[in-house]
Amino acid sequence: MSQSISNQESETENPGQVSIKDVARLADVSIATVSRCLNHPDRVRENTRARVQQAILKTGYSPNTLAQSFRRGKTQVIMVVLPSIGDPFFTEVMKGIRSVASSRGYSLLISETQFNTMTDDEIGAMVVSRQADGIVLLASMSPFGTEVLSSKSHQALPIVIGCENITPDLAGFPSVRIDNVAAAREATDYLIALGHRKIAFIHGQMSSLLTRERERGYRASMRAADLPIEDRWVVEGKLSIQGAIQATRKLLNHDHNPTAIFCANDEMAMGCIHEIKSSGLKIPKDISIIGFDDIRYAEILDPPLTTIRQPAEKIGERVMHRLLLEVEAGRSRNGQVEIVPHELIIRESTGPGNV
Amino acid sequence: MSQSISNQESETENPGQVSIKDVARLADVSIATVSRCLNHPDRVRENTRARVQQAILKTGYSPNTLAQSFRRGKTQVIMVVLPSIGDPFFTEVMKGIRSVASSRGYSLLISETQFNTMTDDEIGAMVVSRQADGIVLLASMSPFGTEVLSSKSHQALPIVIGCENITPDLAGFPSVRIDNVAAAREATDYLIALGHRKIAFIHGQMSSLLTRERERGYRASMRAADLPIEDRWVVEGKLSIQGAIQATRKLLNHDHNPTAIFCANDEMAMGCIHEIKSSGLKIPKDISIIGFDDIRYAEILDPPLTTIRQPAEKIGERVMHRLLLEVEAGRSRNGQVEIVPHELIIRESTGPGNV
DNA sequence: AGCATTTGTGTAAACGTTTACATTATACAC
DNA sequence: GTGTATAATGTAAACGTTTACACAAATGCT
Repeated sequence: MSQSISNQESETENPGQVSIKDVARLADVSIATVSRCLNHPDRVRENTRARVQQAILKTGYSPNTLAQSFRRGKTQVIMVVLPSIGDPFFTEVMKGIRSVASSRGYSLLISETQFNTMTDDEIGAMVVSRQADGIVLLASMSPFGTEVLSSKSHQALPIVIGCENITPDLAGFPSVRIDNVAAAREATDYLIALGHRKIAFIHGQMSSLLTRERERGYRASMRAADLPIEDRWVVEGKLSIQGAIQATRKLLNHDHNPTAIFCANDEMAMGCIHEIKSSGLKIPKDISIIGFDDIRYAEILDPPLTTIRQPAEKIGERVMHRLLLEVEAGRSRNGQVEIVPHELIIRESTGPGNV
Repeated sequence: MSQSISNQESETENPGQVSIKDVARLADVSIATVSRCLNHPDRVRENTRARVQQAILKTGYSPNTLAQSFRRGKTQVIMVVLPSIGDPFFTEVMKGIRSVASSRGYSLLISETQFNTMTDDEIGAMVVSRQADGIVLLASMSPFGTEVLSSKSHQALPIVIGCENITPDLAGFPSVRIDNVAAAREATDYLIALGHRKIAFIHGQMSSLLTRERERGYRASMRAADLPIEDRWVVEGKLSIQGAIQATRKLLNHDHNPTAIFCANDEMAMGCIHEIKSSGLKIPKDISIIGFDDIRYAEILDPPLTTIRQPAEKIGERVMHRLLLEVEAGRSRNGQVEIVPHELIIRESTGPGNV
């Protein structure tokens, strides 16, 4: 009992991290056995396991994740690249991503592109240096970014794309999204069915393929109904409330105004509604507004917003699910595009066109 | 020139990651020199450095971050714990955090508590396993969580607390926030100055010390003005739009209604405004609303929301700044509380009380 | 009892870095 | 030239794991 003199390991004394060695010494086994207790408990005898358990408790040992990651070559971290966590839509997608991730023991490293391509470098670094086991890409990327992603020179990290339409250079990557063209078309069709003929389209940054797809849907719908599109009806603003306000202002400052506006997402619709109301027009009496995404604010806007609902959380879940399939099962990348259903939610921001 | 036969390392052949060894071989130097080229370029001769540079390019080498983290015992990752990234206020704080973090080469690992304490485990695991170099805590925690955080048994990770008031058990940790009591008091004072006497307070989860502080400010203001507070005027709802709607409904369902409502944050104010308007009352004519945070939607609400502005982004910057001070300079934790200024933003959701 | 399995444990190498220390090359003085 | 200080490089150990392999012990068979 009266053990050694100076060098007792006893309790919480030493500041240096307690390692597997300390446990091994205390339990009087080899470090291999301790490791096995943790990773393959079935391969070690009941008896020993208990002793090791004791030692672990007594020493307060917990594995050094850094060493584990290093050794195993896996980090249990998934990187998520998105335009902005501020957007309520992405928040919702993140919810799905997070729930799957954390149920499977993964942490999330989040990188915002802030609608520009500045983080390409960051992403490149990530891919190359494998700080993450996989990447969820919710943003469109610059050509450079996509190049480094798909580069074969580094053993490729698994990537799954969510929400965004994939650019030609990213073809081959699995993805999960709605059919943006069809959805936008449905939205526009609805406005037309209400009797509107002069329909504008407000969208954000052109860099995003996604909004371009929505524009395509809009144009397709108009063409199908034989309705003309004036150039000034399609207006680009910064993808923010302020951007939408300015875009709307441009739209209203003329005679021959549109009687309906299709906003490429709900956040822009919020700015749009605000600007229209402060210009004295009534919604939907004078002008109808339709949005896209169905964020949580959509239904409490005044008036409540008619919009296209994306199953945001479900998209997040599916994306993560498929990513983990590649990460864990090493499943070879099957570039299948998974289309999830959208839904037109009719509220009160749209009304009959006064024809 | 016609070099060796079979075992040439030449280009992109092998799938296994190219390591410092490959570079060393190609440049005909030791691995130590390669490492030095990367970390202390000044300590290696111009000439050699160039040769190594070449080799790095040729091999496409990039350091294995996992190995580096392991060896250096640092991850260049900061963990951020917050209630919900969905809240526009935290989004703004994150902006500040992120800008400082990325300018200093840190990535962010985000953990949401979702207003409950479920992630305590996660945090504990993090602390213990040092997957991050430091923690930014923007959420209140359960007693268990705080215990593991401040536990001395593991060498403590640097922690800085933002926004939240600190619980007694977290005393001693540095923090950055506004003075919630004073701010809430200022908001209430303003309503009183407008002539309101029946003022309600809607808040979220009681678990958060922060909202309790705001309630204190509210009560202090009322007391100072000798105004009674009816029990049913202080109502708790889930910290969400729906929660606020229900809370408001409770508030309105009686005679003897309050003429003003102070909402503990803007998100709840949004629900509150919505419910009041759909009940047919006019804002601010029949009832005044004041919020807290000044999120980006506040000014485009209908009516634009009077609220207390927190310098969210700045808080984020300061928090991160101070955290990195501890992380990098190993500065001992100085538990100083840094109070940043708030500001009453008067818009149109508040008007004279009809006394 | 002997042999063949099966089960449990230990030994030691490996992962890719960084770095203290030893060694060698270079510069500068005389 | 020799000697000394300085600069550049190499050698090898270390970080904390996991795991292939070797070995020992226990079990099951005849």
